[in-house]
Amino acid sequence: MTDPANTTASPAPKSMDAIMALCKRRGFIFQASDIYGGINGFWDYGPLGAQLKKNLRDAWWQDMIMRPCWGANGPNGQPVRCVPLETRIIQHPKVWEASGHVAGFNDPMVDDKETKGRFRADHLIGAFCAPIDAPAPTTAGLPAFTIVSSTPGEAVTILTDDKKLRKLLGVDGLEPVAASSSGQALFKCEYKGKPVHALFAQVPMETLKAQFGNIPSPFTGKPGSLTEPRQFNLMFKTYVGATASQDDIAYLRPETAQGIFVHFKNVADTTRVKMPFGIGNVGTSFRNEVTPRNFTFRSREFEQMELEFFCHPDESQEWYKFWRDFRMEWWKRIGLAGENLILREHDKDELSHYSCGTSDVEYRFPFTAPGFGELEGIAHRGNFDLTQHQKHSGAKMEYNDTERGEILPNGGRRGERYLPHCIEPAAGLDRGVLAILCEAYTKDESRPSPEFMKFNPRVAPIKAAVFPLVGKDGMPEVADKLHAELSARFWRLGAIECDEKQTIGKRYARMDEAGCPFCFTIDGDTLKDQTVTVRDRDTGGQQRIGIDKVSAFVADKIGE
RNA sequence: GCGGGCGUAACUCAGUGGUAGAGUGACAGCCUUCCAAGCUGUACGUCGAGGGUUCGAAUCCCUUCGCCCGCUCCA
Repeated sequence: MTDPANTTASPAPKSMDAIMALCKRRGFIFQASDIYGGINGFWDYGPLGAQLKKNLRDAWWQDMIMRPCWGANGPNGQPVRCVPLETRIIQHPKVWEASGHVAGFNDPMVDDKETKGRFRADHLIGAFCAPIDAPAPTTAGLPAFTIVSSTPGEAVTILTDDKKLRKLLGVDGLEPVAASSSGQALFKCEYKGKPVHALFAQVPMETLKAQFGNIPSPFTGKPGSLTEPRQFNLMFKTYVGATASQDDIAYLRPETAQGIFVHFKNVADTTRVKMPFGIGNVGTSFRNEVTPRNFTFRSREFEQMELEFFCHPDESQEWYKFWRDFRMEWWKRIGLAGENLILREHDKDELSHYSCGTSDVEYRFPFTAPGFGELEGIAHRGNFDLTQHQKHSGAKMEYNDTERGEILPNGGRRGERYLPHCIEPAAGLDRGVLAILCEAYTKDESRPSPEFMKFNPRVAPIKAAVFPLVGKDGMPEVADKLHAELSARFWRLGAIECDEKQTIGKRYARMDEAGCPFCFTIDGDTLKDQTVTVRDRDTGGQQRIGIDKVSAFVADKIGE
């Protein structure tokens, strides 16, 4: 989330409690496993929420895959080309090794609070020292100093090669005493000027857990700044097959993107797509969040809409900017048009080591205000992922671009082989829904219906409602007919409601809370002149149109 | 992970040791020709869960689950 310091003056934040109450009351969002007391970090969608979410997902699919960027040309002057893909939640475990997810976050990690350095707890090699004439040291006590390394032997090598580090830690003159056994290495050296025996070995986990406050930091040599080893099990573990042994461990994906990289060649080889092109994947992902918080914002199960757009390295910067700008426009057009939406370019020190540009589309949620929360990240990932998968799988990921290379005598091109670069607009579907709910929620005490949901008609779960003003004089029959006509035409996009119960004001109010943009009312005049009133949700205003024009009116408003 | 707050009807909440309540909403009927209007009626509760104290617990104690807030964390 963004530091609130550099934000513009914000309007009074909406009450998250009120939004959550409405979500429950009207069936947008329920707590998962509600009758059992709920389960931390999981939320379900009710009837209106499920349709709202589907409409947002469909909008992404349409505007990113089927007709990318509303039919606009890309920076190369050509229409943008994208194809869909659907990959599994469970992938081969090696996929997550290649992507870096397993290595980075499946081990207990220790942080150094002073330097912000982080390392795997089992990579902390300690030097256990004892005076030269005393019995040989063991790993029972506290290490005199520590080094981050995967093996004791490597730790000694690091020390030997790094004069600066030796000085920092106060050690010098390393000489092996005995051949290193597995997991340990005994050396003679000077520590803070005194000759000692130093046993290099992994700091036992029990020692680290109990004494983390007294163990010297590998970055400063001083104790007191290390944190307790903490398990970052952000990957959901499961077992494939019925035996559930260690060999059968698999993970639920933490992102959909890797499925795309895995199939990059398959798609390129089978669909006649030509560089540049994108592959989109929508699906559920899982992260064992440390702290699920803020309604659905940080859920443990969530849905992503990810596009990986592949292009020639030379064109990657232009495409990065293109996607970044388009994605911002897209969210605006979907209904987040106000000043609560910002595009934020990451600072250099925020970037991953392989990325040469990342932006976030961020929304000012009531619970982040005056700061912002991430809706989507647009990252220039270079060729990092394809390189990783090429390395780990052994499969060749190079693309043969037949539109590049020198011109041959026959007029064709020689072709150029390269690893494409990749631009990744990765959006959170559930976060998008939440942002839309927050943006749509409006409170206006001066209205007969003070609370209402100002959904963009394209995503509104209920597209229109038809009411007979009163339940007699043939009005219900006319309403039923109009309702049937609208349903037949628009059922693919959302619900068309028909309601003759209660007073008209109550029915309008009900639709306002559900975010239905238009209500059509059959009244006495309808029977005489074949017109109905259209009541606008946001203004409460009315106009009369011919009953035969209603369908076209709706189609126009919902952008069909 | 730490600290604070909360949990009673679909929603908002009252009830602090003695028969579980109100408003709103929902539903049915009447009425009603455009904005939660009116009248009548109906339904809706494991008082978050488990245990303890007590003659008796929504209420006191312990445990636990969930949500919210603040720190922390967030590849």
